[in-house]
Amino acid sequence: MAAKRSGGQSKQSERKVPPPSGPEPRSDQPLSLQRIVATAVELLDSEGIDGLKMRRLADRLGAGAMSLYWHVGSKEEVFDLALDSVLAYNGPAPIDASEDWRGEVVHMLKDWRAGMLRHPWSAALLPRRALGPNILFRLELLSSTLSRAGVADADLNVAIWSLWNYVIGATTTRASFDLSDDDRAAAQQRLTSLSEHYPTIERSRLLLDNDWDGAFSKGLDFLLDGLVPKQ
Amino acid sequence: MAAKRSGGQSKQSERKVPPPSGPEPRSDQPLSLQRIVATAVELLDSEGIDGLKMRRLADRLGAGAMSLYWHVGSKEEVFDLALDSVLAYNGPAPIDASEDWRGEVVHMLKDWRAGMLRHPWSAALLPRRALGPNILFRLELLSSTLSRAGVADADLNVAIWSLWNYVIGATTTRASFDLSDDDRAAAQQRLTSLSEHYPTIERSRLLLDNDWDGAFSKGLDFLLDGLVPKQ
DNA sequence: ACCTGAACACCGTTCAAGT
DNA sequence: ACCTGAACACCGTTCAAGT
Repeated sequence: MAAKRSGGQSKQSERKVPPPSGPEPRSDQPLSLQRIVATAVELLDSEGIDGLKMRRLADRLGAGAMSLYWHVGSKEEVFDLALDSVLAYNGPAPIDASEDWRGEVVHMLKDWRAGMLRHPWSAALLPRRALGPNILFRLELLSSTLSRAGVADADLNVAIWSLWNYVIGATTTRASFDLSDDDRAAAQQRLTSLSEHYPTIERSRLLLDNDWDGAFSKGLDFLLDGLVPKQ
Repeated sequence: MAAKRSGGQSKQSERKVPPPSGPEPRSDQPLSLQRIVATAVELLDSEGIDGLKMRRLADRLGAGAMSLYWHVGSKEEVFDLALDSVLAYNGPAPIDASEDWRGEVVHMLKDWRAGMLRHPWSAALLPRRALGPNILFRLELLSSTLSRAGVADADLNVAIWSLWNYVIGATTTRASFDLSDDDRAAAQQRLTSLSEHYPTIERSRLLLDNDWDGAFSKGLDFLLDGLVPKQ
């Protein structure tokens, strides 16, 4: 009878975003795309990608189960909209005059990764869907900054894809390791017990080092070293 | 009775497995984990990740719908086993004496990527699951090769993760672009129509260049340049 | 030991119908 | 224009039961 797993929300919902400035979310508020998407993000944050069910989403909105289908074509569309809404870039656009292109690139990529880690379901979704305007804006910003840094047009494509790949790979991996503490502990234990077969992995402490942020930064530095050699 | 969408198999099933000939499942061969996993891979290859249903899998095996549950605990376990079975490394182990560490690394990573692209559902699955023995073996091989190349133990962790991230990101992205020609064409059209807002992306031909293999190689070269600077 | 059908508790979505 | 409940066609899994 009581809510099944309503306790799970405590982690991330510290945010006090009551949509832009509107009144409090009440159950008799009319439905709208905005409210649907915002609530979908909340639900995804607290219940994970498999936790988004149309019926549950409608429930949270205080609406009848099928009301959503007037505003939205399908569940897939909800995913697309939720994903895009989470990728908005609010940081400062790089200044054309700035000489610190590298600092700007690092900042943009860290911000991108941090945003996705705040919504751990988003990273795995991103490479599977058409690119929305928010992520395209981020790619455009990245491209123009790299271009100013001296990357030739002919290399720009490869440079962008390399950074994209690195960020997507790092973030999906990190997010999934984050999901289940139990699974992770079990995996580590299992690995340690097998580690005689994997001596080099053991030596490098591959799965034992928890400094994900540091590893991301260092790897990114190496990649940028390769993409735009220091001279 | 008749197969629903058996036409979808034409792409990848060049393999000469005799079973898939008649609409009605063949023999009264006994069920086994091996057969279940092999058939699951077939099904995933032809129908995609959402196409794997326990009932359909049992059907293809000529078994009653619920028989699988004696061999397997859950659908999740089928995913884990199918994924691991696809990641086996058959290539030559690197020779300790070889000086061409870089060629070996490139070969191992290309082989890894190619294997996953042969089973387009696998890349997205990999970062979400515990690491199985086959992928651990690949990581161990990679680690020891990099170690011989002169990467310090303190940097090995970052180096492996960077390469992991790059391969995972590149492969999930490429595999998803491969899935639906229609979606892709639509996305490109949409992008072109919006391209006035994204001049640098347009200039770099970011989404128009189809040379995925070349882009993967070049980006990997840049990354390796950064990880192990030429001297 | 191995396999099975019936049954349960779901889900996304269609549809005719309400206001 | 906006919302709704009933209903359909699924799906993973449990279970008591068969051989």
